[in-house]
Amino acid sequence: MLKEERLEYILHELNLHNKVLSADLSNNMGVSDDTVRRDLQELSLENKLIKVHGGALSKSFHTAFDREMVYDIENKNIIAKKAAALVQNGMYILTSGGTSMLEFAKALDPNLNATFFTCSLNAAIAFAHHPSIELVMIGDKVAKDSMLTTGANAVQSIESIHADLCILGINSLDTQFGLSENDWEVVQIKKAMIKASKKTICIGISEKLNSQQKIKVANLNEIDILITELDPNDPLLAPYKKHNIFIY
Amino acid sequence: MLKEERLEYILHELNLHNKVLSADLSNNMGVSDDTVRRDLQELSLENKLIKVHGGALSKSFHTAFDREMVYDIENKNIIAKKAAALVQNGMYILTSGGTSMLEFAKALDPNLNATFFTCSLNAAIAFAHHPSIELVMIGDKVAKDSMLTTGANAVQSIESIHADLCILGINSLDTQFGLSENDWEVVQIKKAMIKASKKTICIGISEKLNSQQKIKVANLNEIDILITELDPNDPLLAPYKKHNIFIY
DNA sequence: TTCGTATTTGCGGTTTTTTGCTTATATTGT
DNA sequence: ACAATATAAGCAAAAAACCGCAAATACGAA
Repeated sequence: MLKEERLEYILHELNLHNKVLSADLSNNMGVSDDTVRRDLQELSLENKLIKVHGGALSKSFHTAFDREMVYDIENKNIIAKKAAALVQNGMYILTSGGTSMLEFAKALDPNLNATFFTCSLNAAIAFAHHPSIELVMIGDKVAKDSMLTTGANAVQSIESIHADLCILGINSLDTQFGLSENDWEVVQIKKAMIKASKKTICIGISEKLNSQQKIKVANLNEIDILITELDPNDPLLAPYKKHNIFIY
Repeated sequence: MLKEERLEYILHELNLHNKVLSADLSNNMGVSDDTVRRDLQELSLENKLIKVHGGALSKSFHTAFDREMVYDIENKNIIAKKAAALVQNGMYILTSGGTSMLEFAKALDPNLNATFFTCSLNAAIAFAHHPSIELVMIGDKVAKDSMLTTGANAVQSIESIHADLCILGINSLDTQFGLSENDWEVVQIKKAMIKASKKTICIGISEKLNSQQKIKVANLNEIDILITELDPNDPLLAPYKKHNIFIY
């Protein structure tokens, strides 16, 4: 195997799996680990990957998003892990966007086999890094501020799906008003997603609780599960429990 | 064995196996290593293959995994500016993905009013940063390695558009084979885009010229304009000019 | 044909690249 | 802290590339 071939192979593996182990590489390519290490070093100097102890990581995966500061990232991480635990093999899942969703994508079990649908460009890119899930991007006009595809076409596409789960990032949740948003188009999308799914999960940091925005997306009784960074027994969540929402 | 015969043989082997070893060549052709090396050097200068330590790699193989160098960015910038100059207000434009396309998005006139359609998640995000253009994301299953939405739904969506322009990043372009790709799904998308547009523009660095991949996207006569980083009068581009492609 | 010129080819010697090995050092998980 | 594993640096051998030169070959014109 020629050197350039090896370099291509490494990058290819990296694109596919987002990480490579030096040991695997030296086995699969039939060269010593010294050679592999030197290959990785070279690619690392060219900024093509991130070298770590034991192998290398895909660059895009790490620099694309988590470099930009995510507000309250620790809490969003807690939420993401909780939500990821609810996803099971074979599920069809509709998701919205938002930074919580990006963390959620990273928190998914690498061996998960499920099909995700999303309207969010950012979420799509995050999901696309997962090695085994299926990903469907719902198309339509892109709303630039939210980076979401919105419009009649998107709504129609969503209506044609029967999903097991719908995971929504929340902007505002309130015991009276339910789930609300400020953007008409986004509301249409989320409404459609809820309607198309058996269960609806809302995820978001507790800061967004007990606040309202201009347009209603759904009543509380349309929401099945609520995930925040808080302990399920936190008093802040009690009112939602009373509305038959499962707190996780 | 005549020199021309050798060159032919080398390219033939390269098409078959995507790589050749200098040692094999000198054995099989019964000439010295030096001669083989000089042959490879010549073909390399003509952009027909990529010379590496120990032999050579076929161009398509190399571009398949899109390993790009730093200096390519400057060239892509030149290309992007040329392409951006061709876009006019009010146009409807279909675009593929690729790094050239990302530069193109950045190079657009900030005051431009046009409507862009794309299947590429990365391109979509790049276009979304533009202040005034309309952007439509074409939905379907996401092919993870290319970050492109592909499938019947996407093709159908494209077919319902009558665009003014179709701007495609090239992977391989050849005077004989025309435009070619290695991924079946991507080919379907590009074909649909060409069909749906009045004019087709191909953009890409000159490195991708004179190389072939497994599946044909379009004949040369379906391409209207070719943009590379080279001067339009560069001899490398002359063969394409002869096929009635406008070089910009 | 024959000569002169230009190109092509092979060879010897030298330099560079690549690779695996060894040893010393660093990192990781328990 | 310790054992296991990964990394880094130096070294040597092998392979490949490079350079200059001379012989061989091709080609065109007299």
